[in-house]
Amino acid sequence: MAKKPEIPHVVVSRLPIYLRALEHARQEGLTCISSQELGERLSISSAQIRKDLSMFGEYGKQGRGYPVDALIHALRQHLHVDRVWDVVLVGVGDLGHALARYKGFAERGFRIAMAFDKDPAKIGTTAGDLTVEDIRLLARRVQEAGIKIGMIATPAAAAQEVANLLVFAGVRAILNYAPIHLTVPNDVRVEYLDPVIPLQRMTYYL
Amino acid sequence: MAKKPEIPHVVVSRLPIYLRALEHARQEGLTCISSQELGERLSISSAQIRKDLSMFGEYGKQGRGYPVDALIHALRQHLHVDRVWDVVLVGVGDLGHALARYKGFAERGFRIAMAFDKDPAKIGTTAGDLTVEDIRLLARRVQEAGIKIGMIATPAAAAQEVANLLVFAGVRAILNYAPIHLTVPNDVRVEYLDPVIPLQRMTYYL
DNA sequence: TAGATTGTTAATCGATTAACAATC
DNA sequence: TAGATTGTTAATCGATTAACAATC
Repeated sequence: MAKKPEIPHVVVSRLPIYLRALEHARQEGLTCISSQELGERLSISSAQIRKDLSMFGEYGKQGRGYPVDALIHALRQHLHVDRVWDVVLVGVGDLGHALARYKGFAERGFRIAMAFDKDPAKIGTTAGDLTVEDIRLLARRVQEAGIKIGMIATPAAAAQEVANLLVFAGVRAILNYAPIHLTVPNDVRVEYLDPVIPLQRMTYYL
Repeated sequence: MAKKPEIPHVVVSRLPIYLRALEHARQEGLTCISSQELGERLSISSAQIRKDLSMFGEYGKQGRGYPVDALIHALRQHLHVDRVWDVVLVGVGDLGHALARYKGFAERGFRIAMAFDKDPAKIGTTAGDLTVEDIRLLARRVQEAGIKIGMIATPAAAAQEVANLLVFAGVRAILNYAPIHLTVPNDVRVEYLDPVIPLQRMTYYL
């Protein structure tokens, strides 16, 4: 039952890219798209796209391509974004504020439901349409709300401690903006968004 | 001569991760670190680390590990972050402001040198310690300054047009926060930081 | 029907790992 | 010296690509 454990992560990691491109294609009015057209838009080979998608079912029609609406629907289901996930934000500096106000989450399956900071000067202030709460209340509040996703926007020095707290509170997926590798239990996922890493990946070639 | 073209990108992409971890290790006072210790901190196998590093030279000492300082120095050279790169920022909304004020760039090799927006209400205002400039001046200003790195923090609808402008102005590396795939010439690098993509990669497993 | 495109197989390609002689 | 760890080789593992019968 669980989660088709046979799908390689490298394939899973491409699905959100496909989904995003399909949503753009739909906005343009496309109702059907071939693996070749999709591949050209994403700089991915059409064979790869067909192989990836075929792992989840037979969504395509020979001679026509993939029905955009149905494929969007299916990918959302497989990715579990056919619902809205509540997210807890920790760290409400400049970046935390920007995240709290970012409109792009809601339309794509995520809602920042709570924001915490440890700085007394920030607690009680507003971030987006949230009130910043005391981090000492995090565990109880997150547990009670059953929140499974956390975003860390603190300085690096605080990030591991925050991660431990989130895991203790029941969070199972962490988006980490702090520039540090996190150590978490095996059943917890972490994704990293330190902007300097991709910059340094590119300067190698400059 | 050029840029050892034989190093696979997957190896290059891990170097900034190694560099970051080594800088943390140095802060802790370590002067030497084994591939095993480094691997444990990063959840990477020690064999992989040794293989990756050996592509650039013989930095390790048998029986002791890698001298932290020397390896940091070498990695910075290989990644070309043994200097400070000027960066141009386009789009000064909430995210653009947060980026303009982020302290983490300067210490790791990057300086946002200019910020542009197309909104007349924003032009002339302040972002970090920069004055926001009219995007119509971008090409000339960036060309004259010889800036090679751009950051796009505009809405998705504007991002491709901005990318074209940056490429025209001589930019060869783009960090794209907008939720859209960019099409650029072969000799231009793009890295993506749409936060929804990693979130959706994780919800698959929830 | 004719043309186009899928899903899938087999072949290729590339990355990771295990193991160990060399050596600090 | 003895113990530890590197750099490297060969083996394993996994991902991508090419090609095509099936079929819309």
